[in-house]
Amino acid sequence: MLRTIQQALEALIGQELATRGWENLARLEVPPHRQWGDLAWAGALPLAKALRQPPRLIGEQLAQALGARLAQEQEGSALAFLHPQVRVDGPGFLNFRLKRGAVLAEALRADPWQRAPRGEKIIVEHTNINPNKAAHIGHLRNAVLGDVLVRCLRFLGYPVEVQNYIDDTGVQVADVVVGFLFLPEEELVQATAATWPGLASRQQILAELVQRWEQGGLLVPANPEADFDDLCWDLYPRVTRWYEENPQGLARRGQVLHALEAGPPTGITLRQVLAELATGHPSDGALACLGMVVAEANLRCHLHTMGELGIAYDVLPHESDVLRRGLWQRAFELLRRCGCIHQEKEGKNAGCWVMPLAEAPEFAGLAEADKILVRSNGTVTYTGKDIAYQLWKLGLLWDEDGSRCDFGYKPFARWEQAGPAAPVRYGQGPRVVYRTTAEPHPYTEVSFGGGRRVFNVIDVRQTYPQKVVREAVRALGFAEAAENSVHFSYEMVALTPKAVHQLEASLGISFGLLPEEEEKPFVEMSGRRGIGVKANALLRTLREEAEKAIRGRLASGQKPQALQERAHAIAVGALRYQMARQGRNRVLAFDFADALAFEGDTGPYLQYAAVRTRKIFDKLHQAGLAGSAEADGQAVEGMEVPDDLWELAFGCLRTQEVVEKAVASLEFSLLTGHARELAQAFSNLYHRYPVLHAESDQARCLRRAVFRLFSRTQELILEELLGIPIPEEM
RNA sequence: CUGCCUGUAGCUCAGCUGGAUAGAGCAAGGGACUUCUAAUCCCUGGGUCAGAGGUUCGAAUCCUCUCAGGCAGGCCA
Repeated sequence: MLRTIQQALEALIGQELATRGWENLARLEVPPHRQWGDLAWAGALPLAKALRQPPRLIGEQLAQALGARLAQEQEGSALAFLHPQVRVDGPGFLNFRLKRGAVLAEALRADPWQRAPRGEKIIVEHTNINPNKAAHIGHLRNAVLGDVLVRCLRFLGYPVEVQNYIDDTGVQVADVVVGFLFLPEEELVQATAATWPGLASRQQILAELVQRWEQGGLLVPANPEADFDDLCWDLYPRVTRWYEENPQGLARRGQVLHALEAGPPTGITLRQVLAELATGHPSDGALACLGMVVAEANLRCHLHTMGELGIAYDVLPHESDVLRRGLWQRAFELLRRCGCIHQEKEGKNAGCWVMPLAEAPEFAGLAEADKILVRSNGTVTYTGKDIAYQLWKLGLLWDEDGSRCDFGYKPFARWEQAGPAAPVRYGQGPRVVYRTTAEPHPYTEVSFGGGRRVFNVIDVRQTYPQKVVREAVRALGFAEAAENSVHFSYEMVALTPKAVHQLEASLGISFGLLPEEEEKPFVEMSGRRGIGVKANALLRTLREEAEKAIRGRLASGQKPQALQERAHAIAVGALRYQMARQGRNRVLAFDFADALAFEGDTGPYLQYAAVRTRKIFDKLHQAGLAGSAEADGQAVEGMEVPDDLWELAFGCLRTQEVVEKAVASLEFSLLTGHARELAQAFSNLYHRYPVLHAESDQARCLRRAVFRLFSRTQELILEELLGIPIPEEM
């Protein structure tokens, strides 16, 4: 509603400017201090020079005219919410005031947000974790930013499709396969000891793997303590170290990689594979099958981890299917026919298919102006496959016969979510996450891809390949689609050296930081070195700390109610807020003390304010004083609303504007900052203005009205937009 | 070498398309629980917005240069 009023006033100012023949500078802003007013126009200042008049004089002429127009407004029009008195302040600002009681009444009568559907489908791709080890806090930043974007876009009315791309044929998965099959047995046994203790040989470990897979034990939810990703986390660094000491091992990687690209043969069972693996000379089919198991098991662990944070997906496009469904082949044809790529005949790139970039202005000054899409051995680079995937996302891949070039699909898992910020539970429920398949589309009821706009949530280090993808779309003649391909880039999560040492102490190992790394403010996480804070481990620690805090607040002898749920909500709140509150272009130097803080500028602070608001209404209800939104609105209509209460109410009404700005700039620190300001304003009022024990019915009614609006707003921002659950109690 | 990002209080960070007196939290000191939960609130101190020019009625915000730090420029992703 605030937006409607603002637009109406801008139109009115525009008319007044036009009748005078003055430049149309009708944009309104919000004054920094509420006592000055609610909406402000600064246009008199730039006009002053052109008109050769003092800005205050210009302001006063307009103020008088506008005041007269506003005084004539009929009840019910947007402009009728504005006071006819228009003030000129400072050097020439025009300050407008809202009729506070009337605005508050209107906000309570109806949902103050405009939730009308708008726009065409938007695709958001996020998470994209290599399915070869556990998720770490860097992946959390990606997933939380992507998820908050999705939530904000949906609030604004856009249809959104969430994709989590799975690189199931890459080097990283291959390395874990190598770890299981070719790493010296002693190393493998050591790597698995922490997660699956008591296994003494490769044969036993592989047998355990197969048994767990067949029982669904590698999967969520049969085993809620899904731990296969933890095992891989320990195994993967040992493989990279083994390569360093045994370069001939890299041949194994190549072999597995080749097998992964070819894919597993149909009809092969893991039992048969196990028998073959035992021989020590597995076929490519067996390698591919094991790779598939590794990727899927890790993926299920990742879905579970993100599900704990309330993050879900619509579809899981697999890189293998980009090749096997012919998406890449189609994209390659398009690129070749357009002359966007060519095969090098000589030089260091001889035999490769390359895309020249020297012509594109974005790539000015590059030493290497060509990007290789097909290697000399005929395999496709990640960027090549990403181009095909991007074209599909934009709905630009068509077969010769004019039909869409598309993946096949099948259901991957069912899921449910009890509330907007509740954990996502897999295994049953009404919702389905699909995965792509190599077979043609057997599920005609689902349709994915073909978005009008596409957001790729990927860290800043991948800016260059993202630009290449975008340039390929442009070079194919899809200039508008290229404009609508947005790289949502964010800086990495790193660890302070102190945090690394704390990890070392808790794990009883040494990462061997170099002296120059010790001097740096932060150290990059590295899956290859095993340096990183695992998402699950952090969440567990947060839950434990939250439990301690809850227990510490209880009177002696009192038993905590729903301890697990409350601790989980607080842990998720702390984690999601920390990820969302920081500007995306800033390295997040992870520190345990910061991450575990529950006071001050944290998620739990916001949750606490929300819990207190709910408690007020609980108590009012018990006392028979709860009233209703409608009745409060009516009563408040003609009341004077003091500055402090109005500040909170007005702030609540600005939420939609804040969400739009956050989405436009992809800066969710704007939204977290807004939420914190509201919570601070509320907390202050909470101490000064009792509701249940108010001095008069009138005072109670006014406070109740403002707090009701705050409560609704806070639930929207926390649960629906930021995905932060509000616990029953704290 | 080239390009991008970052530099704001002792520390960690906000500051929206230029707008009125640059804000939080932590840390330090003081105060408020027989009251709708003290994970809270109030008060105090703390700033060369990296530096220098420029544009503008007005600059932390835009432009140029300098300094410092980070990332990228793979037949890895």
